[in-house]
Amino acid sequence: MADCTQCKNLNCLIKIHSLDKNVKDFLENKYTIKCKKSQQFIMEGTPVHGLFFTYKGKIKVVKTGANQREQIVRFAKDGDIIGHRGGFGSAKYYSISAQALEDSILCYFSKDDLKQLLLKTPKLTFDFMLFYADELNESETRVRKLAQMSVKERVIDTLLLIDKKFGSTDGLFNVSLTRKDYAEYSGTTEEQVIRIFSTLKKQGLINAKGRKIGLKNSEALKEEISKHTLDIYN
Amino acid sequence: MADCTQCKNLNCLIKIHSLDKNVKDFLENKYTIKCKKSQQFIMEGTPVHGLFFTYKGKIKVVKTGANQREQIVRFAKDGDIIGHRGGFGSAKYYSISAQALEDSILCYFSKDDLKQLLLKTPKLTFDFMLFYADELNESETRVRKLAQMSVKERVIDTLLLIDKKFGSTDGLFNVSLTRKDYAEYSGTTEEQVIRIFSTLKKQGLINAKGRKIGLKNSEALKEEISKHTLDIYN
DNA sequence: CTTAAAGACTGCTAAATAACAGCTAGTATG
DNA sequence: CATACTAGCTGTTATTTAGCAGTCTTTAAG
Repeated sequence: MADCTQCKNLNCLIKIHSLDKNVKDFLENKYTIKCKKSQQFIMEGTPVHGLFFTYKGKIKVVKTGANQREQIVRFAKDGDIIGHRGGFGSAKYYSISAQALEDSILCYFSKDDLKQLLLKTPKLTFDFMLFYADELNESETRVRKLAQMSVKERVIDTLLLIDKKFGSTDGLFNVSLTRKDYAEYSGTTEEQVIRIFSTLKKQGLINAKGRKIGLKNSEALKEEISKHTLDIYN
Repeated sequence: MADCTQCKNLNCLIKIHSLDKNVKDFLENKYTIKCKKSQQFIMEGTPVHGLFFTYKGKIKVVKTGANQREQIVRFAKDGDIIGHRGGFGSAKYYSISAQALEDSILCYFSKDDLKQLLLKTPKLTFDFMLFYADELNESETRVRKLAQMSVKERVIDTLLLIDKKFGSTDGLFNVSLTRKDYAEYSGTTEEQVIRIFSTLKKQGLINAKGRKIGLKNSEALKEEISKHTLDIYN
């Protein structure tokens, strides 16, 4: 059982407010879910029941069209919220799927409980609002990048994101993704990702042996996409 | 002076809550701004001061990279919010620009006033949160579409969006956009838009004489992009 | 250990898209 | 009225990207 009082996720909105009386009561009814690697715990199109927080683990959030081609819309790690407005609003069905990239532990809250809590805890609701506003901003930046960057630039941008989001150890990302995952985030095909990785490898800009991937010269990589990035945001 | 008691925008979050005591007091300090066609009233990268509501008019919201190529991220009409979390959060600079597509009237609220209001009006904050969560969901759908649809499909999708958002009169959109605008929303070039319009015109699917553009056979257009759309969302 | 399966990789070809250049029509301006 | 400007349009070419087929490699399972 993941206990909020022991939790180290200082970015978790629930954790931040866990001293609040309302939140304390609410946490009595908390569920914890263990999730194996590759397990899908939210399925797009199924009825909404609640919302998840990542206690520990790494998750990919995916949108699928009728064409069955998957698009990774974002990644989540410790403390991150998953399930959009699934938690409270009027949406009847989940608009995304979520799948664990490694064994993970999730905190689950039912939509009714959470809605009650939010309506009587303004500061928490305010922070939720800011969270969604930030996510919206990031998503809109992503819209611009997908529309304007070349495939190579998008792949480089993805590599930099992965490093920033999950970090690296000994020059290798702390997360294991397939070439297809990189493609599904970058909005291209597996083959293109493979080709671009191999070029970047030859240029000495990245490490890439199987799933063991990492940055070797992040400055040079940033330089390659600099015409699409403004300092203001960084 | 745009008066909330007279306002007809039933989707406006402020209007909805305008009977609340806190909101009433807050509205004492409201500003109204008139904005000419083509005028830019938010500039990306400038310091945040507050947030706008569209009282009446049509707006395009744009993101520009260092490359100076513009990407229209969304359109706004009567009742819509513009300025992201500019209203309250920690963001120092606007992350988008906003420009009037026609003469418009805007309601302006300073970030400090609005933050105070939200913190003491939980129901309003809750609705703001839902608004951002919905926008996030739409933006993520857009990410998927930009990544997976062909140029032609994206242009058709844009045409359907414009019809849905601004409506049509006598088979012509109630908004005047250039081919470049369509391109900057669809994530392609002006030339491609022109070519695709002319094909669709020949097929009898749209009307297009200069800026006078409209749908002629929306069912057939929807059919063309159906493999990317799920009924669940509509 | 053996085998199957998934992932990684490469070269080739076809298709989609962007970029360029020039042309036309309408319209605003002095 | 002449001029210049903007938007719309088209054909051609160059570039980018995707798709396919086949091989090699690693990993996982029996």
